[in-house]
Amino acid sequence: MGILKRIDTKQQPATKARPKLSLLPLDTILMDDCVAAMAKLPDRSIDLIFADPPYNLQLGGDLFRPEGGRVDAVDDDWDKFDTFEAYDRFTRAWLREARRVLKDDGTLWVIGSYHNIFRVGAALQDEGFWILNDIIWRKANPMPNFKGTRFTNAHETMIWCSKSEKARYTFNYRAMKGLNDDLQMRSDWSLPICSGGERLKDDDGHKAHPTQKPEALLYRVLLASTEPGDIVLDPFFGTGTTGAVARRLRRRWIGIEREPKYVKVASERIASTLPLDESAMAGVPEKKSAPRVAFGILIETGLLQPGTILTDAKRRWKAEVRADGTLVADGAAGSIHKLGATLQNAPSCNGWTFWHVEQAGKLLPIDTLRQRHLAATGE
Amino acid sequence: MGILKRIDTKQQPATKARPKLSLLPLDTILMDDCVAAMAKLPDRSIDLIFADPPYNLQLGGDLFRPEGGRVDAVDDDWDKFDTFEAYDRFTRAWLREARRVLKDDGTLWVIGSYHNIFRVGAALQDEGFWILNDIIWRKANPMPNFKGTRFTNAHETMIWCSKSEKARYTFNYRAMKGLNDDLQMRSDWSLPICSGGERLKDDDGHKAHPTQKPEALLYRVLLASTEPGDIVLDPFFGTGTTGAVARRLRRRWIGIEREPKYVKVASERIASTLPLDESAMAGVPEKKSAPRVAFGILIETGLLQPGTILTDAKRRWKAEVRADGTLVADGAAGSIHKLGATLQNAPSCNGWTFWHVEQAGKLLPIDTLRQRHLAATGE
DNA sequence: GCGGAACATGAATCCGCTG
DNA sequence: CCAGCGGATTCATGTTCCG
Repeated sequence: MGILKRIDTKQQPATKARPKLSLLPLDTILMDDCVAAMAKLPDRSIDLIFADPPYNLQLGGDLFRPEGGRVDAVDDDWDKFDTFEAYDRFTRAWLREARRVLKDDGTLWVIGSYHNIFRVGAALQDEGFWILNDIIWRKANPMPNFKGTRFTNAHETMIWCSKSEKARYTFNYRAMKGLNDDLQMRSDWSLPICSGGERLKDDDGHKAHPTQKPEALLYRVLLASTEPGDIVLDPFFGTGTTGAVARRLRRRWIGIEREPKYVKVASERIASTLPLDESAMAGVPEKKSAPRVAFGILIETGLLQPGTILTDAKRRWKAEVRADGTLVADGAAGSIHKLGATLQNAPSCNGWTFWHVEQAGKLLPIDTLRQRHLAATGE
Repeated sequence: MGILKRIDTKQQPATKARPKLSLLPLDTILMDDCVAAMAKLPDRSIDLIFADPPYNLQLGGDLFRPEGGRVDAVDDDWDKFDTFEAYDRFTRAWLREARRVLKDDGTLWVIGSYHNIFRVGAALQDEGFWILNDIIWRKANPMPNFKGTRFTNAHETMIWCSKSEKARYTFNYRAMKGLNDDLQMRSDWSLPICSGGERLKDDDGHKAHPTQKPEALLYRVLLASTEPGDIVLDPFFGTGTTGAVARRLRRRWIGIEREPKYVKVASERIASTLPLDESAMAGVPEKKSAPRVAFGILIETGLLQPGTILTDAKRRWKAEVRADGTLVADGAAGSIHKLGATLQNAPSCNGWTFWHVEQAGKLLPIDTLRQRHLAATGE
């Protein structure tokens, strides 16, 4: 069978929690096809698998931004499959090996988009995995839909599953609650995409990998579903985000990656990542900002009816609410902010405080309705 | 085959937008199995389908049992496999009928949770549907996970798809943007669950249906992907949320529901729902429906003189207007769009917003002149 | 050095009609 | 079916550059 190529990175001190197999190529990148590499690992030896497989995006020609720039799309060969059937075969092959090497109480995470995640989800159910949650990564700053043809594709989906319904998997409930201001962690996570200094660049200054995931995502995944010292396998290692976060959180890791250039980037990255101090392992609190409420919600939820007349505080202007959440007055129309600015001939306007609605004989700023919505939904 | 039982509710005034078939049982609930009822509808007759199929996979309801179920006791794995297979058969059966009755440019929405949505998504791709978006309904106030064993299941997933990649589906981009404070509507929608007065109760005061969807959800779905007068089919009608919102937004609807008690609740509910006033229905016009104005008209009508010099906003390029409505600059010539693209070395250019004319010492985009022309001709 | 404008960019199934 | 062409279309961040 030949010897696996290994890239060794600095060994980290293990925090003991579960018995480990000494045969595993720990804290190492295996440069190989993921199915072939997994086939060489022993049965039931891995605590957690995080998989970021190709999405099979099926993109067409070039896409241009309104200002003329060209979108740098994922056009790599590794994302191309001839048919759904071919993609399904690939998926089942790596899922089977993943299932074999996973401990009976271990869990598997897979991330994907609508292009592939439904196929992956159905396949893993067919292979006997038991879905625990589907988690939505809500991107704080996604790429817009430049042509206005669909809803902005602003999220990705992760599936978290165990090997069976009865498995006693790891879920660090308290740690998750602590990360979320002492509220239960929900199935939707709002996190920024990977950019700025975290985004790895190659020698030319271009992004080293087209789909690098943010460390914050892996941080939450590993903190939720592993203990220190657990063994984490990533069969589509890429730039090694999983390995870097595992090392930082004092988990052991194994990465599998076929492309030599990604292996190089990942091993350098992980070597320069330091494990957290034991004292800091308690977790880092995250700041939470108030959710933005669009005016349209008030109409959709019935707090305000289409056709209602709004006025400013001194009743100098009035406007009618339409079904799509815009206002119309004297032929002018627009959002609550834009119309307020237009009527006052001002550069901008806070529509929430400018516009009022008459209720019980009194003029209420529509911001009051927003507060009511927030209160009703407990946010 | 017998005659379909129909429950007629009050007819709503139709706002004409697309040609309709008089044979369809419009604004009616068909009390029948959804596949059997759809089988009686003509091909390509429906503009939009909203489907909220059952997903009680592990409850082993009769619905999903394969014909002539096993006699021998089976172990859990086999039973689960059978259940998934049976669920897939059921899914493909209703998806095929849905596909047949849908117009070629119509679209389908399906809502589900992690129990069933991956199977449904894979099945609809297999049947040839083309996914446009997956939409996350982020529940503002979900039920907590009482045992603390998983993440709070705080969302449901909707898949929006067309019949083919090339279909010219309806997407009211402007209306969606209007609902969202003039920002593109994203694929994650934060809306409260259906509760309080909206939640229908039976005579005992218990909730009439276990999975009643909020009207706000359907409001956004219908506003996004249908026009007034369009025909909306809901093959799993339940308490008729789809019908109630369709009536309110002046869409036509057909509901299919097997359970007599739900049919009763839904028909009463819809009868007491009133359509919105026409004036509130007039939303932001979609730009693409505005009449086209050729640049040459501005010259013919005297709004612009041949020989006038146009520049871009930063005065980097200039061009001269010729009598035939073309521009010329540095030997290059062409339409306002083509010349703009040529000069910038860009793949395309909107000449209306790129070119400016100096009037009263200020640079005005020539689009302003087009607006002036449209206003003068009363369009 | 600082503030603001300008520029760059992210897993994207991204136009529609006419001839 | 394809080519041509009119003209519609972007949000949140982070970095660079200029005054």
